[in-house]
Amino acid sequence: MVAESSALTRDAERTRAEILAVATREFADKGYDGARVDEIAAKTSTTKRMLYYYFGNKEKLYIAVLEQAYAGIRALEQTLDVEHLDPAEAMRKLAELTFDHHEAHPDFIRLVTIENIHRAEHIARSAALSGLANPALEVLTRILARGRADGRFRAGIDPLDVHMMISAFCVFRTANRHTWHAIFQRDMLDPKRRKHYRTMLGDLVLEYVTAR
Amino acid sequence: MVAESSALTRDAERTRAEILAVATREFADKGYDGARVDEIAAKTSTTKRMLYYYFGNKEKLYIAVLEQAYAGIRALEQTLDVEHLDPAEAMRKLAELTFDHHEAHPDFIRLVTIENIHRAEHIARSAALSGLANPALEVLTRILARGRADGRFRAGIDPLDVHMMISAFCVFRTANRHTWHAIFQRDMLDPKRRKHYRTMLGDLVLEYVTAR
Amino acid sequence: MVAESSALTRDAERTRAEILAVATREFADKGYDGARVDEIAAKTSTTKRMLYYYFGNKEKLYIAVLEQAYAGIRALEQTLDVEHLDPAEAMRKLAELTFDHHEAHPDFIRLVTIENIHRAEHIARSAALSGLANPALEVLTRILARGRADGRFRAGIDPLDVHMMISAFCVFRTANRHTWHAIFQRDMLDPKRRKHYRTMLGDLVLEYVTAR
Amino acid sequence: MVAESSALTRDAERTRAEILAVATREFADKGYDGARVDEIAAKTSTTKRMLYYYFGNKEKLYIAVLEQAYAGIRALEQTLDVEHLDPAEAMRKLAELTFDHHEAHPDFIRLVTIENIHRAEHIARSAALSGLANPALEVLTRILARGRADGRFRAGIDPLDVHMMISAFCVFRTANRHTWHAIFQRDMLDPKRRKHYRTMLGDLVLEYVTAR
DNA sequence: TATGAATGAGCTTTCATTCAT
DNA sequence: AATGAATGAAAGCTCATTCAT
Repeated sequence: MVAESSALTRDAERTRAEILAVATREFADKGYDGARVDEIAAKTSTTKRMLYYYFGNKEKLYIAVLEQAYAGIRALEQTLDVEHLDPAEAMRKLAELTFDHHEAHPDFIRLVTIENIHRAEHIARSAALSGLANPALEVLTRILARGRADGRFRAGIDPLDVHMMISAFCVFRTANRHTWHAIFQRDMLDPKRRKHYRTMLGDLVLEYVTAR
Repeated sequence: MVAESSALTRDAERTRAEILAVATREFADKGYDGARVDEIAAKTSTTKRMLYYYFGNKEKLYIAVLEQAYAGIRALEQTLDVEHLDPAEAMRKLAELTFDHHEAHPDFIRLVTIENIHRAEHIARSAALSGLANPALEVLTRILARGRADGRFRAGIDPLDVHMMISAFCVFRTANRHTWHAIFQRDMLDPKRRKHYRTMLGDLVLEYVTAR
Repeated sequence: MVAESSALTRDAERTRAEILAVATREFADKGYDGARVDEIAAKTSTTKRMLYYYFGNKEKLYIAVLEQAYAGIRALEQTLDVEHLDPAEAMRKLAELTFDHHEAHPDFIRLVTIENIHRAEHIARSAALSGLANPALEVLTRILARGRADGRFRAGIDPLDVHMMISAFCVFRTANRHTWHAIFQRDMLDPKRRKHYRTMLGDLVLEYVTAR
Repeated sequence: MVAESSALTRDAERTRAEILAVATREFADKGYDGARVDEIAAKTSTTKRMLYYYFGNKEKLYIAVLEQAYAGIRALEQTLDVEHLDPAEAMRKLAELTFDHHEAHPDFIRLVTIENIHRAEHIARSAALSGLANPALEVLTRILARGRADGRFRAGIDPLDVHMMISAFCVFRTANRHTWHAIFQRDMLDPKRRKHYRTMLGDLVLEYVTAR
């Protein structure tokens, strides 16, 4: 009984998870308005009805997608381990790992971009999303403190400014890839340029925080 | 007859321009899929039928919006005048003016963001948009050359990398404003922080191009 | 041009009127929730889309039906002509004509019944319906005044009470016909009983208003 | 075992009764088509599945509601005790008690009204409902006989006509309350008018049955 | 050049019901 | 006796577009 019951439960969770995975792809691919409930359902092994059964409506499904996407990124950021490095090395490493994360999760960047087009109204509606802790920022804050303590970094640096600078660089490369390519005929995600951009970001960050 | 005809023509142009202006606002506001042909028409002094008469369909209207938006920004960039300054001053000035342009045209940034969500497929379909000259980049290229010539700037700097860095910073501040605020409770467009960010951008750029 | 334009106009009105007629039948037949937009459309010579084009949504269509139904009844009541009769004859005549009106318009009674099940919320939402003049009540008021003036009728009779009594009798006969028949095996609308009920109503009314 | 079984049975009956009570409220409130199986279940302490387990489907549940509602009213009518009064007093008393019953059970009147909108098709489908004895009518029949015997009442009065007249008056006051209020701004159920209407009904009935 | 009326296709959502245990 | 998960069918509604003049 228990086994069967948990089998049922597991199936329900599996169904839910499958819908969420497909929806993530669709919303990231087409945007909130462009995504079709019918198409999400069709790419699922269940029916459209199940989607409403589990998530209520299109918007709630989208919010669930956002929540899971942010949770995934936060979990990834939890694994950042640069405390054993000296501040400068740690700072470069953090920038590079952030760079890697962004490159590895273009769908997440698309979802964030889409959510910005909607003025973050769905995040505002989600208890799970507003005011979420940010591991990367916390790590960064500690590195800056260490660098300031040993005199290598400047005083008065706002961790959030550094985080913004890193994010801007990483996000732009992915988020604006297509217009950039259309206009400058350069693919910012070309693997051949990857190392160059990664180093460039580290350089920028270190130049910004280093004391002169 | 001629007078009346040209009057008609002028009216026609006025109607066209009005539709384009309204459509720009709507597409920037709601995205391509979120914008409604009915609503664009309703906010116009003409009818929906005219919209089809002048632009053919929703997509062509959207492309016309994009074309006009890019043309406007290019025209603005044409007015950049920093050739009389020394390279470092010119570089900072260029960064700051670009910063100002972005801040002054949030709708343009939204349109570009939206177009990226659509993988720039509409730009690709527009002869007027693919391979457009980029005044800002040309100015930047000349400044780098002057700076390199007098030994103040490093060798081997790719103008497009500098342009990307500036764009990333400026675009991110506007494009990701809403999620940033939802998560960090900080408004990147807060007028009180404007000067700080503007200076920060100039610093970053100069540090990057300056020879050590 | 004018002729053609008015032909168009007339067609539009004809379409609107047809939808309204079919909708009246369906709503009266099945109730608000039981009626189906698809079915109303199917019984029309146009499509479902037109129904939304002209009326906006199901509820607005239903309100339009109610408005037209009440307007029709009011128009009918306008034709009441009993002023030339002496008060007692006029009173009986009014009761009988009201009786006839109700019998002739069972759909109207059904619509009113349905609207009462919905607590008259749609009437409340209609500017055209709240606070509508009531010809029958006005006629009744004048008859009572005449009868009181010549001493035949009692003093202190509230016209609205008499109207209520008449309405209750006439409405009940139609509105509760089916449960009455199921329980008492008597059809209150049986033509053979028609004259009996009609006279009974006149008697009741006259007994109520006559001075003793 | 037996104890548990009967406990279970008692629980089962309690569950059944609870569902029925909730369903009565929902059907009376929203009508047959407007009521939602999901909502009835949600307002219950059990699940939707139980509702199907006990009643089969929505229609059978609705019929069970009707049956219980009529049974309750019949039981109430069984308590009518006017045989000890003289015919005229008994007649007025019967009218007044009927008036009170209707006022005390608006949900029953709503259910009857709803059932009439459905042309009593569900009553027809219920063995328990078609051809049910009617205590009030039986009492009324006996009063009329007594009144006729002592010469106070007219000959040839059909008991069912008197019952209809009483019912019409009482039902209308509740059933048509909302449209009446919307159109005449008068609440027929206003407690301040209660006594007036109650007396008016008694007067009407007595005037109708009394010999001249 | 201009336009009010019309529309097919497809959208999101809801409903009563049943399956599998 | 009891139940959580699942569902087919159909509901109300919206969309970009075109017809007819």
